[in-house]
Amino acid sequence: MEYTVHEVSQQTGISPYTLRYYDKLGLLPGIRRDANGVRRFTDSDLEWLDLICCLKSAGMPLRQIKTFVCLSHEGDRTLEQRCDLLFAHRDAMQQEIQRLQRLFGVVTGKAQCYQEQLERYRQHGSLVESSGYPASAKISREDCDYDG
Amino acid sequence: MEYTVHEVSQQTGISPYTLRYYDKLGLLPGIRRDANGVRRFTDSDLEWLDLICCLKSAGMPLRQIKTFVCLSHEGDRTLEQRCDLLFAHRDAMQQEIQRLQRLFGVVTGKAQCYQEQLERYRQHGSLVESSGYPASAKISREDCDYDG
DNA sequence: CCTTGACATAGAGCATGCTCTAAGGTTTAT
DNA sequence: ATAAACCTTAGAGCATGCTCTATGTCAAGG
Repeated sequence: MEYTVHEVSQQTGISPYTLRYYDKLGLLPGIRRDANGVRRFTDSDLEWLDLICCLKSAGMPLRQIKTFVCLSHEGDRTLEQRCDLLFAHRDAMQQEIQRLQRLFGVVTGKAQCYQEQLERYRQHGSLVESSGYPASAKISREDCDYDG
Repeated sequence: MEYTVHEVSQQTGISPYTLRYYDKLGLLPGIRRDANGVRRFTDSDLEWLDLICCLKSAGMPLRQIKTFVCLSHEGDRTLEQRCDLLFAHRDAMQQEIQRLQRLFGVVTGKAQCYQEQLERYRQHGSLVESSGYPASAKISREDCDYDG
């Protein structure tokens, strides 16, 4: 089976604009064109697209995805590089997940502080302390290396 | 104590450009200016900045941070809205963390497939199967709702 | 007095990832 | 044959979040 950009768009939910954009960037490896220059996606192309979406959704920049795709086109001798690339991104993801988990704790803490203030406010009609400002939702400095 | 943009920059690692940009966007609540119009950050301003960085690092867009800051400026009666905003973002973070964890599994699976191929390649000098392409690193469709 | 240096602003530029418009070609139906 | 309905491309535009440049003001030091 072969598909046009619009058919692929309907199957994948990716806009035709985006599909052409990916093709222009070189993310889509050698899509066949018919006599009129119209793209004809194969099932294999769809599998590539699937990998691309997976990596993109996993936070890999398009440029790096392109690197991966280009390496793949060079054949088996680039297997190691591609493998390294995937594992490196996997590690980056782990770091990012841990960073977000840390921040999740921080934000939760701040939210709870605000909630406690809100409850005091509701009970007393106004806050005993003078503000709902950051200081009162403060957390220790050590928890604040937000981008670590 | 009061600080200039450059002093704040050195303390926080945020560039003076960015600090002025945040101020221009209205993220920094009423920084004092001296007679010459020079910004004088107070410790309280630094606490606000800290909260802003926390939220930004937690993935909140600047626009939403601005909303939060503006609400704070309206006083105690916006406590509930601010509380809701924080908890909503907390929930969004949880979704995002779960999404990344799912994808972490997917990427790990793909990486391992490539590694196995690489090992076969090293043992045999070439691959028995014809490609290192996505199909061979394929995973079931159900795992592929990348942005869910 | 005048240069140096730190501050200010407005606005341009850049990177990423789309999203759309304009202009044009081909096929199909009336 | 002419309009509709597709496709194509190049390139402009948009959103986010900076980053920098150009231009100017002001205060202190030689």
